Amino acid sequence: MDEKYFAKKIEKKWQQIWEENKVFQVEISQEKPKFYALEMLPYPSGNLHMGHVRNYSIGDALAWYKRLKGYNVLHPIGWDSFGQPAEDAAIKRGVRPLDWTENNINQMRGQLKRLGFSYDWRREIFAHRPDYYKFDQWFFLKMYEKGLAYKKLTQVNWCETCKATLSNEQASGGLCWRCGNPVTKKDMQQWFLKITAYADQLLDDMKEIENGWPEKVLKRQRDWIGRSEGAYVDFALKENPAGIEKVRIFTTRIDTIYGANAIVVAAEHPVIESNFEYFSSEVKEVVRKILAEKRRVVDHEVEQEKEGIDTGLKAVNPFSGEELPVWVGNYVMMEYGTGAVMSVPAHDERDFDFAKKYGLPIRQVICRIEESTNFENAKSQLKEAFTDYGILVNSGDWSGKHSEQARKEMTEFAEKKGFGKAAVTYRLRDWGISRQRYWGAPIPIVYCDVCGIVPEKYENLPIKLPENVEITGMGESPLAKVPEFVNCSCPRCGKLSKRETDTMDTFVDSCWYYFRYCDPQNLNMPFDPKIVSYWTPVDQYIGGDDHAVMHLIYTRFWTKVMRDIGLVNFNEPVRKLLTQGMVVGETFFEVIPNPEDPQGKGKRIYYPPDSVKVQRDSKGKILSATSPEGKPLQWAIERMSKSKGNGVDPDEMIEAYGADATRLFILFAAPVENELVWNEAGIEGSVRFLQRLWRIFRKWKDKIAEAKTPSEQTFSQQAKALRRKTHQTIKRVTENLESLQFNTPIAALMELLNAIYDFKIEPENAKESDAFAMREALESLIIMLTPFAPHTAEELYSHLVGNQKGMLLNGVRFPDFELHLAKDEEIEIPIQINGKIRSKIKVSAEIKEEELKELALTDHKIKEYISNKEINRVIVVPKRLVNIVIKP
RNA sequence: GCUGGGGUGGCGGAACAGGUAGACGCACAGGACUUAAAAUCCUGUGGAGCUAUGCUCCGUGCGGGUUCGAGUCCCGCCCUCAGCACCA
Repeated sequence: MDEKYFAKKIEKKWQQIWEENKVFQVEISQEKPKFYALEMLPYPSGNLHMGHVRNYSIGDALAWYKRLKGYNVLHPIGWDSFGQPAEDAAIKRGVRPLDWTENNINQMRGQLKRLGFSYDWRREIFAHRPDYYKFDQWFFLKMYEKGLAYKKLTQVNWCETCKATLSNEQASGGLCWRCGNPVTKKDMQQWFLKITAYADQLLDDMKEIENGWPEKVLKRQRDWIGRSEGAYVDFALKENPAGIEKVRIFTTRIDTIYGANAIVVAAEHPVIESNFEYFSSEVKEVVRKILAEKRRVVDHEVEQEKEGIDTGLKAVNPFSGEELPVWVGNYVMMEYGTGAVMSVPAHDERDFDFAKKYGLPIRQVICRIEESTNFENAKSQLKEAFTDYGILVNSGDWSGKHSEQARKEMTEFAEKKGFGKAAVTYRLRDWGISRQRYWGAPIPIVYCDVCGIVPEKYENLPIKLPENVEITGMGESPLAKVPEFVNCSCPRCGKLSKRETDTMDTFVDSCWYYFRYCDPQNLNMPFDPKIVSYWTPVDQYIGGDDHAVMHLIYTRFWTKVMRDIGLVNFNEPVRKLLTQGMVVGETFFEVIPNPEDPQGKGKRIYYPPDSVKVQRDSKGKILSATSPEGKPLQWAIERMSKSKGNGVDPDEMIEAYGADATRLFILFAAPVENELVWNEAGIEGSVRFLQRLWRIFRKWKDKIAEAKTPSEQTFSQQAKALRRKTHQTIKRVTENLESLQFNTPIAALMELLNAIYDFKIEPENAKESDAFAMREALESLIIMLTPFAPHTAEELYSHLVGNQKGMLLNGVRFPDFELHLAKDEEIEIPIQINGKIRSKIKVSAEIKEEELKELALTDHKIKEYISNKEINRVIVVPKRLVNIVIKP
């Protein structure tokens, strides 16, 4: 055993042993309970960053812990390797997306291996390889068959200069990332998946996972789905040139319908489109302006001024018979509800603003319960919209009813009379999966002049991406420029046809990858349902909370579809979810404003922190920052990323401190759900801890080698105290890990090591019982350290047992604690007078309540306080404290 | 604006179920070892005060409340982070 702790040497050694012994390779086994530990798979951007290290350190700690607890642990990894950055690299540097991606994967796999994560590498999956995306296409066809995949017209970000569609990131700040010109919106036919068909299930099934998922994630998903119950009401349209009979509106507040002063429709509404040519030039002008505004890409930071105009059309309120003007308004969205609303300014903030601006009448029809008996309309000038429920007034026969009851009854009434019905709408939209990009799974659809839209045959999958494609970032989709790809024969009639050139959103790949891990080589199916039924659902999923909504809702949706086609037999794929906080660092940037949207955030140009001159105050707060050229810069604390230049390279950490120390520190530094501001200074403490353990182990190694069982029944006070600390630590670490805390168990291990250092008997003088206590302490500590610093733990353990098989092949189990050994014999009890601590006494842990009270009252310090005072009460909390309440 | 988290030493953070606030680590200071430095080991470290080997007072964002007792529970503020933002 080396005198010193050489991290790199032992890390390399154990990584090799693990690989040779295949200790992390798992198969289905009925002998052990299974545990599926899953971390979100990385995008191969080039290098790991500290956020990855954190994510995978958590997952690896859990996987190790469960293995040591006797579980059959599936712990895989793979690559989310389709996506835009590969194309950006192709444009900027002329590398092929495939080469760029594979190189990055090789680089990052090397980093993962150097960190020593315990993956079953045989199960590694690659989203960009045909054997994987074949089944993206397979799923697409299944969905198409079930009517869950369809095409519709929608808006995309469009750069007129480059003639290209842009992702939201490429259009950030409203400017094109390539040419810097303002981005507009363009209508395009795109493929959608009908996630809205599962809206209710996505909502209802949350009760199956609410115990295992963070409430904040479920809440965000609930908001994202945005279920809202209300009613449709048809307003008959008076004579209009296009001859449209009625306008259907959606409202959650049908009880306020007597307060409607207008119908407001979106500029895209059919009523507007079909009557457009008959409108006055003034109306046309406003409609055009609203439509144009909607095409601009702006930040949503600033609230848009409400605008609109009376179209001159008239509609009739079916409840009151009142004739109302039909307005067009920029605040009504065509995509939600029916694209038309009734404007009730008295009881809706937006309608209130709108009515104020255009001087429309405001009629109150709901009032507070206490006002309802003598409600005087004239006096009640509303200063703001009254949006609460209340009592109906000015509402014909419905006056006097409570909102809640009126909503129900008025909806029923509308239904009976045939001009409305109860309705539920969702904020959730169908999932647009079309991308006008190269680096994604091609959508397996063919356009035939004769047969129309034709799905590919399953036996023709995968539809492979052509490899040599010129990617410029300009013009239409890259695949459209590849004749060998585009030209094909119709799967139905065999005639020359054209292939769909859109590829799929990469969120498709990540919807089902963790099912594929279970059966990664399957050529005919995405996976064998029998195999998957052993491993899934995922027992613990770990990842960043930036995926709280999109990825996690899409994969829940995907699971329900897989259930409906018989691939799985459960509703929810993930039992427990842990969302870790981001690893962040300081960033420095200048801001380029968007001329079209001066109030927006604009575009940020980042400077690497080591190039920036920074002034700080004594506490380290930044006072000012300037670029190398002397330009003043802004600063922030943001997620670490390559593009922002604030990343820390894990390789440098491994080189300087070792993988174990890096992993240990990132778990110790903060609770996993907190944001972690990266600060390198603290990592030294982790190295020191490992070195301290190394040294004391080395000192005791020979002495404890033979002390496997206690030879004596009696232990010295020192040995007893050490054993107590050992068993207390086992208890703490176990409890902490079971509740997914990772910083506190490491602190507990540090305490145990401190206690080992406090053991004042030297090995030469140690009795066998002392050696046993020391062995118990060190052996427990080493095994408990494994989840956090596996290489170091394995190395020390190998010296303890004298073989190089490693813990798992030695059948090592996480230590169990014995409660009677963990119990303190003597405890310190504070004695309070009126809630303030005045003395402390040491007593036996088994002391009787009466005796403790007696000791407290006779304590010499306490006597001074209570002499000549009247004692009102004495509160004795067993094993905690004594509080004596006296008259002051 | 709405919703949800969160404010504890110089810093990251501990604290069972209302019961000794500040575990553990970083940083800092002092000491031992050393020709010296690093490393290591030991000690100290919330603030203020005093008649200083001890004792007193204050202290978990602010103001109130409940309680024998509040970082923890309740009410009202302030700040902060995150998500959503014309969703009818």
